Amino acid sequence: MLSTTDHAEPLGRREQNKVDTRHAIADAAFDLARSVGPGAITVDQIAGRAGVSRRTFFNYFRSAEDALTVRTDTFLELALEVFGQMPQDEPLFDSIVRSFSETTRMEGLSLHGELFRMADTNPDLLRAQLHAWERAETRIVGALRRRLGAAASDLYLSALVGCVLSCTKAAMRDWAASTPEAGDDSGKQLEARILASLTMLRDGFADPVAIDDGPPAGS
Amino acid sequence: MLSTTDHAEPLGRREQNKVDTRHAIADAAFDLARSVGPGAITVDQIAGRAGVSRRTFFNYFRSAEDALTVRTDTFLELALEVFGQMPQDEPLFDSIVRSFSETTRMEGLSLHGELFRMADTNPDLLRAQLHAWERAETRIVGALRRRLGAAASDLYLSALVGCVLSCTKAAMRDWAASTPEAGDDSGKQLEARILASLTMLRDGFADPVAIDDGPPAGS
DNA sequence: CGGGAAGTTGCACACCGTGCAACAAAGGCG
DNA sequence: CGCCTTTGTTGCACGGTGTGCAACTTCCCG
Repeated sequence: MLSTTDHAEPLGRREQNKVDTRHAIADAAFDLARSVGPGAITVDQIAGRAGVSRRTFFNYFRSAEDALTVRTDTFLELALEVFGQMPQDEPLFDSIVRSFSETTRMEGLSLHGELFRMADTNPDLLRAQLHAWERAETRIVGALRRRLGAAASDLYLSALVGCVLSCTKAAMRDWAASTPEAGDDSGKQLEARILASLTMLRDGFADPVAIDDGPPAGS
Repeated sequence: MLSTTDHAEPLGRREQNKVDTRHAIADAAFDLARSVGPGAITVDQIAGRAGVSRRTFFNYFRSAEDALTVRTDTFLELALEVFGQMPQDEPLFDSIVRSFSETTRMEGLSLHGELFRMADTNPDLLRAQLHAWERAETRIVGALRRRLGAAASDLYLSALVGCVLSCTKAAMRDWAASTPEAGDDSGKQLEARILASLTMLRDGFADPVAIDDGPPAGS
């Protein structure tokens, strides 16, 4: 199981406090959004539950919705990190598919689905999520540029990355919509969808690819 | 030249006033954003310049940034409309490419580039723009569903549309970045970029496609 | 004309986002 | 350890945002 907290760097008191506070705020925001709905939360509530002042909240996040995108950010950050560890001589698409597949094994995946569903009913949260994907796009373009060198044009790179992320997003959307209840193997189901959408992308969308959800339930 | 105002439907006084007011607000917002920067505008300023009350502004738009996405909305709406007029038996990708190509001939295209550049320096505006593309995505998925019937899965459709829009977005970004000054043929340059990115998409990003900017200057 | 439907406006109110200055905690150093 | 610097937290104030509501105006239609 991939963990988001296994960077074994010795943090000073200062750094650690900041990480903890950030975590506390993000958790408080998510809990509140779950209980009263993402549209009804206020910064005061989040700050109160996280045990910090309203002012401190704004030292960490620009808005209540931003505190809810932490999970999305770490997911995408993790995917980028995993991508960086792929062998350079592997075909590009294989690296990409494997990066996201690995990443779907991260902890707390079902909460991501919940977040996706929340965004369906709240414009501001949706915007924050879209922005998170956009930020990731920029970072990934940079990483790809380092891998591919100057051979690839800006247009090629940003179109490619945009498409890859669009496919992943579509996979997550479809997964979130079709698995409202988190099952044991929801990770597998997401993985299958990501594989399917990225395969369609590689084939230029000539044909739809069926989703292989693994062995039927009960076998 | 495509126009956004040639729907020859006889509007009543009520409808016409609303259209005019909406237009006035959008123009006021854009003018202000140009002069003082998109981050420095207030709703009061926009409302004042448009000749309506602050309260009325919020009857039309949810935020100052939303008033700036009208151009993006009409661009995408127009593309969808054009797409609807393509022959049903034409290959899908050809229809898509032609739809956007036609749409680049719309009026006031250079202002779109300006808007893209504004979004680079203003997170809220960027979010509003991303949201506009997202809304269009939903509408286009619906239109495609009607064209393709039940044969296509949800995942196929949303991945495809997401990719097409990502490519278009990448083309506009590249175009906006590379043509800070609006030239006579900036429409041609955008068209070439859209064609290139969508061609790469059709070929599964196997190879970068060069941008054909037309005959070199001076010929 | 007259009355109902639709739209605009001012007002009040809660909430947002930020500069600022006072305060507290952490880290470095002799 | 004591002192000082650096970094982070907090309260406060202030202007801006977004919305429910009720009064008012404009439009439409019989």
